[in-house]
Amino acid sequence: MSDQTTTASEQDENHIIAERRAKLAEWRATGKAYPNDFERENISGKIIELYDSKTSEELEANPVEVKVAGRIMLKRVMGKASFITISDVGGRIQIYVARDKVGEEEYAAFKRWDIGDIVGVVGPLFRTKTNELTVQANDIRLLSKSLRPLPEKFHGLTDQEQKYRMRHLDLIMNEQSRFTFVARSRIVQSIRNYMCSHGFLEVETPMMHPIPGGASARPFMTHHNALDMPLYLRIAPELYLKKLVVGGFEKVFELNRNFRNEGMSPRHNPEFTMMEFYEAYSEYHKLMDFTEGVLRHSAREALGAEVFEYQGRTLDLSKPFDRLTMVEAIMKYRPQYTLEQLNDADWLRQRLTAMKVELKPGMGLGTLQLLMFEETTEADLWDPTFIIDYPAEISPLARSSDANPEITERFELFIVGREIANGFSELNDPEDQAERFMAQAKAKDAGDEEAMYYDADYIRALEYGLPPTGGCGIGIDRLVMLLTDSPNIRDVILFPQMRPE
RNA sequence: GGGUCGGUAGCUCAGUCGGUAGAGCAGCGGACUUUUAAUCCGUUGGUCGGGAGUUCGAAUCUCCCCCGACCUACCA
Repeated sequence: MSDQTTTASEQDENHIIAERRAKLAEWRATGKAYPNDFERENISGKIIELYDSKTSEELEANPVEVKVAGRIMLKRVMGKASFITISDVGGRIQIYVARDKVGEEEYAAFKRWDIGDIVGVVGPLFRTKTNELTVQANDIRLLSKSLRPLPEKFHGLTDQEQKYRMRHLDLIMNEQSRFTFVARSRIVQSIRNYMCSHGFLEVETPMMHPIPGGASARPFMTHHNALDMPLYLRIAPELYLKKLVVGGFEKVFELNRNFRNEGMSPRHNPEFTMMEFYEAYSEYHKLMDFTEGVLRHSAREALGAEVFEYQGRTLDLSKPFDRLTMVEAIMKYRPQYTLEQLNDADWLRQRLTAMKVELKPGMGLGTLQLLMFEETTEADLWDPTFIIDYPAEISPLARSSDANPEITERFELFIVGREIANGFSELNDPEDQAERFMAQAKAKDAGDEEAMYYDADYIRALEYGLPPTGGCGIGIDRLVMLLTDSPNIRDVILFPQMRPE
């Protein structure tokens, strides 16, 4: 009895697929399955662009024959004539298939094709009664069989998980998804162009590091068999890029993946894309100017505008971005706090403890201010805002301020409450850097898993002399989220990390 | 980790007070030569996320577990 149930359910689960496999078997029997000799010459969008202005009479007087191919998205059979809508890279176009034109045999075969199948069509353009530009099929061929049914034609694929797990299906069904990833490509292209046209050299540095460096994060670890040594997927390209500046590549950038073995969230994916750039004889104020330029340029290229909506709220990149210290930002957005309070380490400790923030002994004033900023203000920085002058103790690669060695010449850029970029005047004093690494190594020994390693190789490079340099990283995924109005980082990564099914 | 919501046919979803499973689309059979989510007639298809319990009887109630979305926290 249980055997019967199992068999029945297996059949049920696959009955649509089984039906299509049977059709595929019939197709194979003709000896013409999966041909690749159809020469597609036209794209739907281009056809519409060129001929949608032509009247029915004009198309009759000067016939335009096209060869299009694409996936059947809709099928309406009315006896001896049918309409299908096919989808290709340029959009959709309607095809009229009449038995009189394609022949009895071909038409009978066509009637058995399914939504999702890929076809090639040859024939002239005409206009239907309702004036829709349509291809009249003189010839129609099945090019590829779809064994799995597409989601329901009206509602499409709405399940978020399925959209992420089966991006191919999401792209077939959702115009919005196609748009987002085309926009992503344009944004990346525009940034690359902007950098190159400003004299930056694009480089590729290792993704496998013997010592993970350049950021404070937990790395993914792997192992090289031949060398029998551990390797880490990079958490940032920073140290390698600065070695290139030592080497005389004074303006470099790298646009590629980083990997961080940390929590996932709507704003965090374990692998994510950064554009990091370094410029000799620059410093953090110039970097902020340049970063603003990069963002405005990519917005213009992707959207044609510097002012747009994000999640129903206006975002304006056209005005100069605010530049505030953490204390200034807190006082601007949380006027109940005074300068005296925010400069009083004991008061901050008390406040933060009351807010249930975990404090470690030895935290300096700057770090306490940072925590206060994160706790009270960061999420409200909707308009683009550079927060400047980060505490040295959490910025081990940044140059200290001449006026106050406790702080560094560093900024983070926040937009819609999210960190989008992070940059600073680089620490190019090898002895200072060695001391900072020592402090990090000590923190790591004390159990801070995100503290940096002591990187002797990097110190040696600095000892050859790094010119005064500014460097910055821009989170490309988060930028794409802004420019495509996407609420979740997974919406802008083609194949986001998912728990296995 | 915490909270909220959810998991029912291939897809999108209903399912009342606990009474033994429904629609649309897709599929299959039929009608139809200008449709637009085509239409019309007929029809196949279910481990109701999993397990245990309560009950004469559970998609429905209880408990445990799994999976997901969103929020929140953590991860600068």
